[in-house]
Amino acid sequence: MSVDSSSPGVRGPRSISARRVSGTDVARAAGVSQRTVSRVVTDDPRVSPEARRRVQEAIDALGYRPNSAARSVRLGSTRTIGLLTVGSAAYGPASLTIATERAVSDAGYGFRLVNTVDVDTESFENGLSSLLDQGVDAVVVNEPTSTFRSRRHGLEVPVLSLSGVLNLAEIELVVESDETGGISEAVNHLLALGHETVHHIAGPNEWPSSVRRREAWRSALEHAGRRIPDAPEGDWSPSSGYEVGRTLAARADVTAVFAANDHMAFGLIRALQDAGRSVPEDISIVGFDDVPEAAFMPRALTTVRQELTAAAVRGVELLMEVLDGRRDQGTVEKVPTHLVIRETTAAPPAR
Amino acid sequence: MSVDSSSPGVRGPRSISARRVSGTDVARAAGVSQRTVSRVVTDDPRVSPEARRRVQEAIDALGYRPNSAARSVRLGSTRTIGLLTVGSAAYGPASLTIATERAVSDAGYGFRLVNTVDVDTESFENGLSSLLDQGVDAVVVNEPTSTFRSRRHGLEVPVLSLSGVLNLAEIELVVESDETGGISEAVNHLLALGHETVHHIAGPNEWPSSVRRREAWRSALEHAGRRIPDAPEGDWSPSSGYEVGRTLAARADVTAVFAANDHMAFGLIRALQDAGRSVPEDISIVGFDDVPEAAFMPRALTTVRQELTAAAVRGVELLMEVLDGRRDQGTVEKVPTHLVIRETTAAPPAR
DNA sequence: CTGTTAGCGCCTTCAC
DNA sequence: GTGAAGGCGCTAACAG
Repeated sequence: MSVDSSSPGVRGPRSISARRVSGTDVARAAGVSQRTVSRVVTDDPRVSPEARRRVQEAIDALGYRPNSAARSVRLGSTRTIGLLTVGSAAYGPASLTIATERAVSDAGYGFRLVNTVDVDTESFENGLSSLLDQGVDAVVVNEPTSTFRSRRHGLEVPVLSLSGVLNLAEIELVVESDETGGISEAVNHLLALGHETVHHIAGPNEWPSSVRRREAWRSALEHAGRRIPDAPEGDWSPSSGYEVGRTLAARADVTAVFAANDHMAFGLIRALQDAGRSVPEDISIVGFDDVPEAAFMPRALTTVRQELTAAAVRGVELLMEVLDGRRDQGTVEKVPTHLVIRETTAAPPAR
Repeated sequence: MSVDSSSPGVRGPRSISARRVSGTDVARAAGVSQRTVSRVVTDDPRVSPEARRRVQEAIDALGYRPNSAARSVRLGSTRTIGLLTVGSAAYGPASLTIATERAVSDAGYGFRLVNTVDVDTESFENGLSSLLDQGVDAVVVNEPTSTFRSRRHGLEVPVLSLSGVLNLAEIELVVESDETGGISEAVNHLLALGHETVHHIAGPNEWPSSVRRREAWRSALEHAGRRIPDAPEGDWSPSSGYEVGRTLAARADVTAVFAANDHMAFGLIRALQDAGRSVPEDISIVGFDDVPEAAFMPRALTTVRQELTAAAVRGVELLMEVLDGRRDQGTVEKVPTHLVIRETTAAPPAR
């Protein structure tokens, strides 16, 4: 019942019916034992040059690839790391995913990805469960929820959070952007320009980074003894920035706004323009992220830059130390952020 | 030498020293054979309710997770699909990655990701090799190279390309954006407004989508019998759009430009502004992608919209049919693109 | 330096 | 409806 693999057409799932070539096949072809094939593949030095050569030839001839699942069973480790992140094509999450994958691959591990649909506890737990079912050696987590409740059975693998403390019991490593630094720079920059206070468009409440950014903004204002306005909530999209912006544009007392990300800032700026208010002459705007296009807007966006790639690289580095037993868990590190001043901030209009 | 797992602190890699709970452990706890545990886990109906209950209790109590690597060895399939894509946080690749992951997860498969560093044959082959070493059941490929040379040993798994034909011998499935449709709409729209011809900023030559977009632009102009200008090359970034734009801005004969993606269009628009030329009064601009912020620019960007999510979903659907043996390989499908007219296109200035 | 034996955890025969 | 035996492909221990 097996498909003739030398047939010219491609009928049906050849890869399922045709058994993969195994180490035993290679051994037979090379005239050695299967164990010797294994030694060659794992670069064990205790193999004669002659045997190594014959085995290598057989490997090439047969197109042999070691079965990583079988190796995983034997070794009790899949040498794979899973990332649980939020399913968003926005610049932040996308950069973090890419940087994490590269760091993981560079460390010689495989990389599994699960995107959550929503940012809530259920999505998070489902995604985590899926990753653990797939047998990852460690989990990296980004932005999945701020309302995590502790698990019954504890996690069997180390966890790295790239987005704040998760309260995942003791097994945890945290590397995150220190959003406070850049945001207080931003608020102080605006106050120094003469603004009485700074308004804020927050991200969704469920996102840890929204909460942190709002808190950083609030505390900078408080520290300066300024009035703390209500912070309307967007959903990170330019469209939500536009909607919120229409309301803000109608209020004469608004002279400076800090948006929780650049894309909402873009929507906001457009809403202000449509309402006949100029940026930065009437209203100053600061974003967050420093997306690549921020510097090339008709008014180049003043924004808080974060180094997500650095955070991911450092996080994976720490994770490797934990996996190698060279480090205890429980470390928390912060990667600084800083303000990049461009063209959307200026002194408020004279009253 | 095993770590006491009830100790309060976390010293060293607990997950490595503490053996995971196996089906045999569950069987012992439930007073049944390991085979019965396996039946419960795989939802085999031939288990008595009483046994099922006892096994389920033991599973919950012990926190048992079936070892997926062991299952893969036995079944000869990892039920995992790998995506090989270009390591870019740009909107296009990021959307495609997320959509592919979701479709793959929804189909009950695990998802592995490898980002290539460069868009060239070597990166591509390394990434592909890494994915195959990890034992994926199928490979999805996006944008890795246009200079693919055929493999010696053939691929042992089905391949889905989301970015044009790969010439991977016979084992191939293609679902791609039909960029021609939207781009000829764009060119014709500009010509109908009265522009004599349309200039083009291309993406890097190595990218299949650059080549296709340039060809679509060229052929639309040719079809209309218009002059075909040289097409300078950017790297997809706003910054490269700006650089190319500085040159274009200096040329009085340029009245309409089609940029191969929205981000280069943004850089281009800024360069034109810096040179004192207005969009769309002096020069009309069309982008490609319809990124979320395009509609919210101070001049909302006219652009060609592509449905990447739809392409990924459809591609994975076809791939599942191939994996299930319900479809032969060799299918090519196209997902249409269309022009979205906004505020950056207008009639050329009177001469 | 090399081969033999054993066993990782799972699922598929095949008995009962 | 259930269990015992066997083997997927691999690597660790142990001979030789």
